[in-house]
Amino acid sequence: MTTAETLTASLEDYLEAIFHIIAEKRAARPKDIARRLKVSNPSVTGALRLLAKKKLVNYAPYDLVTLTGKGEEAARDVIRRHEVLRDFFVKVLAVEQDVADKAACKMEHSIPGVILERFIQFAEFVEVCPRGGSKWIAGFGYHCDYDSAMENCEKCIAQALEEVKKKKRQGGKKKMPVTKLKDIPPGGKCKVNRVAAGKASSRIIEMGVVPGALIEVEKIAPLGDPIDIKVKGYHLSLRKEEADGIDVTPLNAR
Amino acid sequence: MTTAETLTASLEDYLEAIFHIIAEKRAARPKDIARRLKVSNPSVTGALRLLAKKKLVNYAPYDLVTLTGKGEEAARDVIRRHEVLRDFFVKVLAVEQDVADKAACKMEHSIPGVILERFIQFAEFVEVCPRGGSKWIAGFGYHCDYDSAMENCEKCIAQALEEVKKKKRQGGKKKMPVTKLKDIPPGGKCKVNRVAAGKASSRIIEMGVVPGALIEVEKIAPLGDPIDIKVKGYHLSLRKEEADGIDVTPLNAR
DNA sequence: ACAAAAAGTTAGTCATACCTAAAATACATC
DNA sequence: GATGTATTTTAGGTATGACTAACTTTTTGT
Repeated sequence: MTTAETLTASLEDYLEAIFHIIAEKRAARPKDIARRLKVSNPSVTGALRLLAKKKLVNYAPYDLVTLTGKGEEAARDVIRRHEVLRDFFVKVLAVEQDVADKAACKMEHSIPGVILERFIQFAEFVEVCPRGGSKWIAGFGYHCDYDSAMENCEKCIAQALEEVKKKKRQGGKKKMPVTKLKDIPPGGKCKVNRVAAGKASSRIIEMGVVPGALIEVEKIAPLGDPIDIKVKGYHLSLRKEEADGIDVTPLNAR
Repeated sequence: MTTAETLTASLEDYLEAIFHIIAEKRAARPKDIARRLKVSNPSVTGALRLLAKKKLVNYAPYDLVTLTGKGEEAARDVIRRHEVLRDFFVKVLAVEQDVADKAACKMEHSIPGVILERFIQFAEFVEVCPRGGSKWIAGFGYHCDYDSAMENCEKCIAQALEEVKKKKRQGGKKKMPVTKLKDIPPGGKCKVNRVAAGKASSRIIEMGVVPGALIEVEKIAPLGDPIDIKVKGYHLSLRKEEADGIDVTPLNAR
């Protein structure tokens, strides 16, 4: 929410590349950037100077390149747009991974914030809504024939209804115990019920960890200390204390 | 399917603007283009020269601007991308018209063909599938609370099931008469059953008027001669003979 | 018909974003 | 520690795409 500067598509690409190279290796060499973006070496030098002027990278001639705080923030923002688009293409539009990735790469620079948020919300809605869940999304692609496959449609909806009823019965029995975020296994998803005040840093709230939000647990470190999650497209790393204050409802059983 | 040339985003904007201005008035003056795109007059002159070099516009100094055949094709392509995006944002993502339009304007230059087709297919799927119809899309936006609103979800699906069953009963009774395209009222939608060979020009087939395709009737001229339709984002104008050869199933009652 | 206004073009500038060729620097190895 | 190679930068070039200022052509009003 702090960055507002207007970066060109090209500079965003450089930032993104630098971020990824740094994530893989320790620091980025101009050569690596050039190879990744398929541009010549002098082009990289030029871009680095522009980025340095905007205080987004730490750059001195003949030295390794790192991102400044501002630069990392901007890079994460680009990457978030990229990932949100890619995931939407893959999960909702049933596009193949690599095709989706290339498309996201092209479109990530021009998508307005409002639309991005809607992409996220829509993907979540599809995931959560029993009427439009994963089964439904799977049905997209073989558009059932309007009249001949009417029976399929009926079966499809009837089954969805059955599942909701079953889940309701189970829910009534099990009384849904209070679950902590740390109890969600990696890859699992859950919905936030409550975030204990005080324990959560404002950063977490800002990124969208609020009651009602959907969380995907990405990785839990051995001792449960850094818990990596994804919320609204943002990757977050939570300390144990922070995670302990978050009550959730598991969402796996869909 | 004939155009392949790589046009810059800027030149696409110019083509789009020229097309729209010509549609409103008879021909485009550089001044109109400049006002519409909010650029200076010399910028327009420069762009027109580039477009003329690419044989996309007919341009001579101090003369009015018109599009060549190739230019009109390219312009329609840009506009199709724009409209597909906008409609998806409005109809599927529930974004407001003007916001959607602005977003489409930005993104129309970078969307790959594959993704565009998926946007169209997805919007059609949502429209046709009884499980994910207009009622379902309307539900997007107030993501029902996971556990508390379980009852709503159940009701929603049960209602959808009821509607499918009802439609099935009606369908069985009414025996679905053979409907001609010309009998669909403006604004109505239908699905193509059969396209009489010979009568249909290859242009129509190429644009996607094939059995199974969804058609939206846009306008029917007084004597039923030019029938304007939209298929897969393409605007087509059909002659009476062409339209007569197209059997459809109406899709209004959803 | 002709002067004023409007529209359009030319000329020259600037910034981005690429490129190639050549020079400078860093490193790696003997 | 010298030297060769790989990396990086500088220098200089091209194309797009925008701008302002100044000039030319067309249109319009009297």
